[in-house]
Amino acid sequence: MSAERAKMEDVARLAGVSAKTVSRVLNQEAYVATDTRERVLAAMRELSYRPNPAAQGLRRSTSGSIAFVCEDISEPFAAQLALSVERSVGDRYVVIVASMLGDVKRERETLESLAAGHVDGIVLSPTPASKGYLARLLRSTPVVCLDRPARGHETDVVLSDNVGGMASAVRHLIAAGHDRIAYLGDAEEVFTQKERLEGYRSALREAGIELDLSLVYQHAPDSQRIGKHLSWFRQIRRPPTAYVSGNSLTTLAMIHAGFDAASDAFVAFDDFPLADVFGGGINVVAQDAEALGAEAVHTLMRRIDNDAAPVKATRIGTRLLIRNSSSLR
Amino acid sequence: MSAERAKMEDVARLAGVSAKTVSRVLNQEAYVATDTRERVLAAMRELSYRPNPAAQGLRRSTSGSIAFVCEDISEPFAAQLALSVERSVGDRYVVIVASMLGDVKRERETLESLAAGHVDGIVLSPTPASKGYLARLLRSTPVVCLDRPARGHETDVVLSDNVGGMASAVRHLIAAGHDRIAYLGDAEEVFTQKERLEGYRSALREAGIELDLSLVYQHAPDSQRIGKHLSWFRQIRRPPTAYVSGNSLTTLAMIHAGFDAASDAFVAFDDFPLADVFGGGINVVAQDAEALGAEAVHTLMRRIDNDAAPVKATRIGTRLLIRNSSSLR
DNA sequence: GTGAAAGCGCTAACAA
DNA sequence: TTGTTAGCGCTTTCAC
Repeated sequence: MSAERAKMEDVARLAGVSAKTVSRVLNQEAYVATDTRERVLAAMRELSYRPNPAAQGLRRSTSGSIAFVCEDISEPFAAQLALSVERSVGDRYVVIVASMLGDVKRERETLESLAAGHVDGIVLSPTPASKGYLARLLRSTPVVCLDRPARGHETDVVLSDNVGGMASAVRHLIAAGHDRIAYLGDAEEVFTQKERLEGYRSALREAGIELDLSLVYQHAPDSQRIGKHLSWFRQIRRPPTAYVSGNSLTTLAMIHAGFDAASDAFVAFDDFPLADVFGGGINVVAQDAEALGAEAVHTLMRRIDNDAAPVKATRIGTRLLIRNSSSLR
Repeated sequence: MSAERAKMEDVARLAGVSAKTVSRVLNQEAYVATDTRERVLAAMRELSYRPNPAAQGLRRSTSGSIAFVCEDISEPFAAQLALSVERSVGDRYVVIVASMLGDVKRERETLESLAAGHVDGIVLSPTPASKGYLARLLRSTPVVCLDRPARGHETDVVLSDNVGGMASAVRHLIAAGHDRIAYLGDAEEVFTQKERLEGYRSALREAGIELDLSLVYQHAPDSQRIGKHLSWFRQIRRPPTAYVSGNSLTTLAMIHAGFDAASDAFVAFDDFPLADVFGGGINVVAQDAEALGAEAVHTLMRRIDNDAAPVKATRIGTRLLIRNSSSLR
């Protein structure tokens, strides 16, 4: 295995030049005579030469790879972000994917090992746990946070317009005549949920509808619990006539709890497979994973190039996709 | 950025030993006095020393990373495999993820660059396009194929028991009294589809039901086309009373085409989110992504350790999850 | 325009 | 049990 690869010296010998000249051609440096370049290129092809990344990395002290670090790559949205990051880097970098899976120790260990030399930069969807050790990490490696910021740390961030997205959902329901709109979200301390709840509040406010906290439910998704709450909603004095959810896990929990997307006015935050047909079509606020990933990569490149650039926060717009559920009352 | 990292020599100096001794401790070699080891370990901690992977890689000519290469990491099943691969390698390797996205040139380029030194081995879900250049790749890098083999190449493979899985689905429908069972699958040339169709045929055969080719539909998923075919099914002389699908893309296309999983007896190959509630619950043949990924990693490690080991093929069992749809007729 | 020499941080081979 | 020497394959001086 691992057949004898040609090295730079082999190419040099075949082309009748020195190793340095081969290096120049490889790195597209100026000051190489055209015919010399041609000969070198030919020799490279002839030997199917490939530079050794470890040697380049050692010498240049860059790795040619970046990491995409998320909670769990098997979550659809994380996977979409990963794909977008991958496409966006093109062939400039290799992308290392790491899932933290809620294991703080593993998370820290992984990130530190990555930062120690495996990667030139990190696109990170931080977990609450990231907080502790991030400070040190940030000093040694460019990091851009994606989808949510790392609390207490000044990093470049690329986020969805959570407030605006949720506000547009609520506005849509209000326009359809609803004024009792329930908000079901993930745990209160989750960054995106704070913003989305804020979007909910602001849309109500701007329509002159008073916020009724009894219509706000915020807990880590659990279909049993959410089911109970849904039943409770139905028997309060003035039950909600419409619902919004704060993220796809909450939406799934609602559906599993028997929430009837066909006969309730509903807008879910986050699109998901089958949302377009389920219950006749579920309205969603769709995040633009493609744009999020691309912008994250762009921001990371900028940070890698210029350590001292001012910290940048970017918001990516969402789209309200009206399918069906909110036309009903 | 990239703060002055401590190197081995710094650790050595602080511990009052030579670099080689530090190296010994780092690599857990024998023949290091216990107290020497302690001192070295202390020095490492003190300087928060991390070995430089590029230097290690250059010297050992291994990279400490493997690649997971698939068509599209944003496909749920691919993402699950990726996660499983990631977990299974633990901290022995870093996992590089590459999506080919149907771009043959990119695929080849990526794989060759990976093989050139970025990775010690590759877990590959080959596309039909892989065929051409794989031969060369295989000579330079350990490769194990996952989910489907690379046609015409002798590599280790880890596959689901497609035949058995589909057969169990069909047997279930037969036991429920059906003898007109339609098979809707992806394009005929797709490896998994061949095997699943074979499972369909063998279950019919063993029940003494004659194969009716007019009940077999095989095309790249397209909900329009599949919808037309579904309508056609309903008006033939003896319409099917039950349906099986060959993969999740086909299932989704069927659902998008308006297939009514609630009132038709149906078993889908591949589980998917909401399959448990959609149309009252869809029966599925679930693949074991966790086991597939773990076995692939295991097989790859074996291959990395022993280039000359005989080629191995492993089958991972599927599970038939009965939820509801097939109890109806 | 091109080349020679040095060295990136680590480990293999050999001494001691 | 520990240290010395060399060199992995490339790029960075700096000389020509």
